[in-house]
Amino acid sequence: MVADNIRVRYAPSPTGLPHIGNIRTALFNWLFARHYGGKFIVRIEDTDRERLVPGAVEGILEGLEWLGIDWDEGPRVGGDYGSYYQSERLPLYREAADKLIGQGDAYRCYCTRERLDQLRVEQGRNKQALGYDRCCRSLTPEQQRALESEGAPSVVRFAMPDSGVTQLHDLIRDDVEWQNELVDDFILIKSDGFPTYHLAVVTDDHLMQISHVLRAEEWLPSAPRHLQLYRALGYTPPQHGHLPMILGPDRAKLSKRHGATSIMEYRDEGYLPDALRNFMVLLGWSLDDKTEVMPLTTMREGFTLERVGKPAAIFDREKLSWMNGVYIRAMDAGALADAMLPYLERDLPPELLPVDRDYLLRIVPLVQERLKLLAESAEMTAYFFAAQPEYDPANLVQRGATQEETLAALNRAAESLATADFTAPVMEELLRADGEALGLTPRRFFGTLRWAVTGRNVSPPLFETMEVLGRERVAPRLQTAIDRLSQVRSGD
RNA sequence: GGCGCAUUCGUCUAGCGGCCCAGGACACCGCCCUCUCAAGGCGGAGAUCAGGGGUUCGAAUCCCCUAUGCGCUACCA
Repeated sequence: MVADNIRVRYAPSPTGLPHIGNIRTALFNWLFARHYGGKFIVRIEDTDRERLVPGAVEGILEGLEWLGIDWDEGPRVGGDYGSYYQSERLPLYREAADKLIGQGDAYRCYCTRERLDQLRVEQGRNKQALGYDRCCRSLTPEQQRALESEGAPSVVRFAMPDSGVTQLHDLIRDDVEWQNELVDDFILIKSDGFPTYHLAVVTDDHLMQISHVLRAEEWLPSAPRHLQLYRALGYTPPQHGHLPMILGPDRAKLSKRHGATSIMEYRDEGYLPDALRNFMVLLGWSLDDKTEVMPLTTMREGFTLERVGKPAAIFDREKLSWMNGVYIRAMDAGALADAMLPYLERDLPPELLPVDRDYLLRIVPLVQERLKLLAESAEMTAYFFAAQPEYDPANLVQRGATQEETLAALNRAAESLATADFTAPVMEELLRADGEALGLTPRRFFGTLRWAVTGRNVSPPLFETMEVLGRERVAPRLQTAIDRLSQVRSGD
C-alpha cells in the first residue's frame, strides 16, 4: 500500500459518550494509519440536531486521549480539509444535493411523516419490503410548483437506479452485492436543511480525500447507497472495510444493560488505558496464534486488515480484568502509586487524607499482585491508613481454638514484638518460635494476628504488612485486640 | 416480512487443502508453593470445526442447500 496516500477517519456523532464498540473502531482506524504511516482524522458528525448532547465532543476527545489515540487532523488540531464539524459544512452538502437534483439523480419529496408512517404500516401488514414508494419521484413540475407555493416542507431524496446491482469489494468481507431495486430512495437533505449521514459522509470522505473507510458491520447495508452516491457525484469511492461488531454477553448489540457503557466508566472503575486498549485490539484482530499481551509498538507493527476477523465478538469482562491485572503487575512501584492515588483520594474516608506518597510507595509491593482494578485500591489498603480497623472480636478466635488460647497468643505476640526489631524476617522468626511454644499451628496463630493487625481475614503476608505498618501502629492494635477479647464473655 | 453478514472449546481466537483425531488465552477443576488471599509453576476437563450434500487422492479450510444468530429496514448515526 502506498503509505502517504492513506487517510482514514473516525467519525463519531456527539450523541453521547463512546462505548467499547465505538472506540474499538477508532482504535483500528488509528492503528491502520500508524501502521502504514498514513493520517488519522477525527471528524464530528453533528448533523442530528435533536440528539446532540452538550459536552459529548469533549467527552469523545477525552476518551481518545486517555487511550493514547492521537489524531493528525480534526478538532483542536485543525488541518487542511476543515472544518471537521459537519454542522459547519452545510453549503458543501447543499451544493452536492443541488448537483444531484440538476442531474435527475435526486428529487424533492413532499410526503408527510404521517403518510410515511402509514405506508410502513401497510407494507408491514402486506408483508412487503419496507421502504419509500418513490411517490414524489413522478411529480410533474406543475404539481411541484403547487406544493412549493403552499409552503409544503420537503426533503431531498436520492433516486436509486431501479435495476442492476451494486457491488462492493470489501476489504474484510470480500464481494457483496445488492439489487438496486431493493434499496429505497433514501433521504439526502432533511427538512431542516441538514444532510443525513449518507450525504454528509460521502461528501466529506471525498473532500477530505479519505482512502479507506473502516467502520462497523452495522453500516454494511448502507454501502450500496454510498456507492451509488459516489457514482452519481462522479467521485472515486474509497476502499471499504466493515469491521466485526462487538456484542454483549447476551449476543446483542452493546448497551447500557451490559454495565459500563462509556469508555470513561472503565477509567472510573480502575482499568488502565493500556490494558483496555490491548484488550480491545484483540476483539476482531489477532497478531498471531498466541500473543495476547503486547506493547503498543507491536500492535502498530502487526496491524493489518488481513488479520481482522469477520465474526462478531462478545465482550468478556473477565478477560479484561485479568489483563488489567497483568498490566498492573508490570508497573513499577512509583507508577502504580501514582495511578492509585486518585482512587484513594476518591474512595478513602476524608479524615485519612491526604495520603503520604512515601508511605504508599511501601504499601504498593504488598498489594500490586493482588489488585485487578485500581478502584479496589482503597478497600484493599484502608487498614494501612486507619488508626484502628473495625472488626468483630469473635473473629480473633480461630476455628478450633479457644478464647483462652487466643488471648494467650495475643499477649505473647505483643510481648515479643515490644522489643523486637520491626523487620519482617526478625518478626517471622520470633513469632514462629512463639507459635510453637504455644502449640499453635502457623495458620491459627497468624490468623489471629492477622485479624488483630488488619481487621480482616485476608491480607498480604503478615510480617511484611506489619513491617510497613510499623510498631507505632501494630502495638496499639494488638492491645486493642487483647482488650476487646477480654471483654467477650467466654463461651458466647 | 425483505435485504445483508456471520457460524472453530462457555468466551476471545489460531487455522487461508495434507503440519489438525484442531493450537494459544480467559474462566473452570486438581496438584505444587504457602501464615490467609493473590501471583506463579505443573496438570486436567472442554470444539463430532452449526447440520447436510458435493468438489478432491485428501476439507475446519473450496462450492451448494438448510438451520441458527446478528445487523439494517427512521427526516439516527
